Amino acid sequence: MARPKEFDPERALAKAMNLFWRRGYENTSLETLMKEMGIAKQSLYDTFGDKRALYLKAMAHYRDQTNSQMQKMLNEIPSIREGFARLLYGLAAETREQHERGCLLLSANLQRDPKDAVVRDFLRDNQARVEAIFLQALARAQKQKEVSPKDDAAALARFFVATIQGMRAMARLKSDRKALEQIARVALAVFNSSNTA
Amino acid sequence: MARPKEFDPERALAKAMNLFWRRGYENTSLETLMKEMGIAKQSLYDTFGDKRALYLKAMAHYRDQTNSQMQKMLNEIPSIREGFARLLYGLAAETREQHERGCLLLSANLQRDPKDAVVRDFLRDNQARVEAIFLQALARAQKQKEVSPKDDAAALARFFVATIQGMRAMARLKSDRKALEQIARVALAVFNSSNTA
DNA sequence: CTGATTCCAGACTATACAGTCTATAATGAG
DNA sequence: CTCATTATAGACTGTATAGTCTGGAATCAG
Repeated sequence: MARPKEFDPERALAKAMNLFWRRGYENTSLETLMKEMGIAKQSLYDTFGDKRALYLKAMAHYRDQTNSQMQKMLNEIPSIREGFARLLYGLAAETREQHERGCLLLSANLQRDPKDAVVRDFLRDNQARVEAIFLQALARAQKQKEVSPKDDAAALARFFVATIQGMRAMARLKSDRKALEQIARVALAVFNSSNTA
Repeated sequence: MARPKEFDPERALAKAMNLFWRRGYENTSLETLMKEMGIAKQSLYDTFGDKRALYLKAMAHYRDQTNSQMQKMLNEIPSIREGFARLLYGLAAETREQHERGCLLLSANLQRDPKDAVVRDFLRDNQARVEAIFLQALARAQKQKEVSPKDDAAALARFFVATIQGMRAMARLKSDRKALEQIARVALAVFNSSNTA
């Protein structure tokens, strides 16, 4: 047929994702993308479409990566409380650079034009996915008596989604590990007592 | 001497603040600002400096407004638990438009260039102020036996800062009042039990 | 009236950037 | 070899927008 692609689209997409992650959509120019991805403008447009399409692909890549990782960890770990502790304390222990880039999808939510229905719907769908992962884990926690059957597992799942986003926002501003661990400790106390009051 | 100012700088600043609040910094053009503030470009530059200076003034205005309001409420309300309940359930009950614009300073944190030290320092300072307001309230809660003296009031203060930001991020995406109230309920459970485990 | 100041309208400049187009070289199947 | 395809480099276009500058009108003290 013809000349085959010479670069790896997966690797190039990962590079683009990392740029958007660190600098956001607006602040990442095509020039920077080309340089970091190691391909020319033409190849970029032929392979990924325009800048926005590349951004959406990067978001999907990020989502799949992080969610499957969380899913796996929560499936394998015996104690669900331990699983959430790992998530929260792990976040607190990240480096300054990691805190600074934060979460690509949280940034996307706060950087997006409110009228942008495509990004909004993508993010809503992702939030539902994360809640489902947490809900599944917390249901198991109830079976294992780590969480009271009186507690609302869906409410707890949402609570952790909110807590993680709040911690991410704080960490982006200042990497105060002790402060973040304090928050984690308070949040994890939901495993200690019934919260139906 | 001369012709006096014909517009009210305070009102104009409030208009600008509302624009930045709804649309963010990048997405608010000078043209929009001029139209909404009801003044011409020259007056805008003479009175507020450039766009960035206006943005910083708008952030300060927002901070003073919201913090003094929270401070006042927490000072006047007898039960601190009731005070935080009002903050959290009040947030949950906001309109879609209010949820969509969210919190100006949370948006500023996630929209900012990580290298922008001026905005970063402003936001760090504000977070410290909010934590101080919450800490003061929670210390009173301990005196009033609403919170166990064993609990770390500073940790709880930070926890609420994170929780509110997490709820704000979620509300921006989707105005699901019941979901937000579930989160509020879980978070307020810190008033029920000791969290030193 | 005069002069200093504030206002508005709009022209103008400079810049950054996304996206398209052109020319040209490399690759590999048939 | 030929030809379709993929690649690169870079010119070019169009657009949006921040910020400056000019001209002229309104206000008010003295």
